[in-house]
Amino acid sequence: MMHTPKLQTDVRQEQIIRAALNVVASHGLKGLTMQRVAEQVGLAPSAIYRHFQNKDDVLNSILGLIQGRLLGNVRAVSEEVTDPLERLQSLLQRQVQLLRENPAIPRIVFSEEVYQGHPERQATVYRIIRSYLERLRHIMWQGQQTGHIRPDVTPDTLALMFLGLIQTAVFLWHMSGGAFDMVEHTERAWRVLSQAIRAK
Amino acid sequence: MMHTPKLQTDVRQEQIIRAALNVVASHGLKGLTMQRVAEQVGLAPSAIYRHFQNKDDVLNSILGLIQGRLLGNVRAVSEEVTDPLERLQSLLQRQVQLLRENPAIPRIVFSEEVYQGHPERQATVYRIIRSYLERLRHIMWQGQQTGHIRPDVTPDTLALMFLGLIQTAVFLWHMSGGAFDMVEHTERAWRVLSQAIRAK
DNA sequence: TGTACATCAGTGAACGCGCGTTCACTGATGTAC
DNA sequence: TGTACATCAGTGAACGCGCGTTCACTGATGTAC
Repeated sequence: MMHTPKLQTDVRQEQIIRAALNVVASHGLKGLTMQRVAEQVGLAPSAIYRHFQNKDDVLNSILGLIQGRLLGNVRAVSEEVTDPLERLQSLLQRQVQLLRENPAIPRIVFSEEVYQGHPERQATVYRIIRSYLERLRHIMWQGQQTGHIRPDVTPDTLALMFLGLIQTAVFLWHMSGGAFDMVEHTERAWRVLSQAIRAK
Repeated sequence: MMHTPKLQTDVRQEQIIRAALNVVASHGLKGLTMQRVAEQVGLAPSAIYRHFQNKDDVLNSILGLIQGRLLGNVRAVSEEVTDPLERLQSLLQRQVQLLRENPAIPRIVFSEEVYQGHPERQATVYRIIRSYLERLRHIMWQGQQTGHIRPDVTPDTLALMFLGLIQTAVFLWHMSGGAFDMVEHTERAWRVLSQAIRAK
């Protein structure tokens, strides 16, 4: 039988990655199987191997997509506003929205399980995180240069505290099965944090 | 063959849980297999079923142990010091040390994978987290009553921000393969946060 | 424009592996008299 | 204190399941002349 029409590899690759993200969103990383991905795309599992070498290859492509989206938000915010504190607030809102629309992202990035026995993958994710933190640090540093942010705390610490807001919000949101209000929490927490880091 | 001497169930149960924590620490949650646990205890895999119903049963017992340790630290700190901000600082130090000595704990609690298809387990972990946050809120609230902590922020937000410090530290520590300095980061971040929440 | 052929994206069946779990068994430990 | 018996914690072999992956195949699409 040949149910499914043929499509070119680049089209299928994107379909497959998106499908994989959906599967992770609904079944978790443990539930990410070639069977489920194929089902969602409407292919036989073996067809996936026409477009990816193996499951690892799929996962690596997912990581690429995630990196693009995370850093895309940073870029967008930098073009949108110039005031450092406003940038951070806008970024916080965007990231929360991004993670809410793509629950698969935190599950993968924070999973601690993506890379058991895959040091290269751990390195890849770590690199993504570090480059994200680097952008945050840069915003903090700029804010210190322009006198918007207090200069007596290292940009490192500020960047990490910012990340902490997002991480906790996402974690509780997930644990509560969606009941926890990420937006409200991050708004309140940001009020406290921004006040704390604003130059007096 | 009967290599291993017989021991009573209560002894074995504790050995098995500790072994399971070790396995998670070294191989991650995905690498937690009955085979590996049995090996570490020095038993045949089938022997574990003399002391636990199944793997789920083992995991639930682990969660009990974790809960005990997390809340134990809160209790210890409450007996140790009375000043709310000192309590929080001491608790932060203790939790960081606890998680550093038991890397299995964050891997399990923050894994998001322990409970795929196990709603009861998700509920259990969520309950642990909530009771932990409840204690934090209580400390915050007390601090507000006694005038140590600024009263214009809800204890909820403060508790969650505190959790964020720990979470980010543990996450980066794990991602970096132990290179990230949790103690230094939490000290610096605590300086910022405690200053922000201290009553003026 | 038609024909011959290569390439390419699809299929289902089959595989091997790792894992959780069961089961009939054995010999040590505990208990009743 | 000794004996008979029940219980209990251990064993290895075997199972079934789910999963990733391979492979020979097929018919559609693209290309050369």
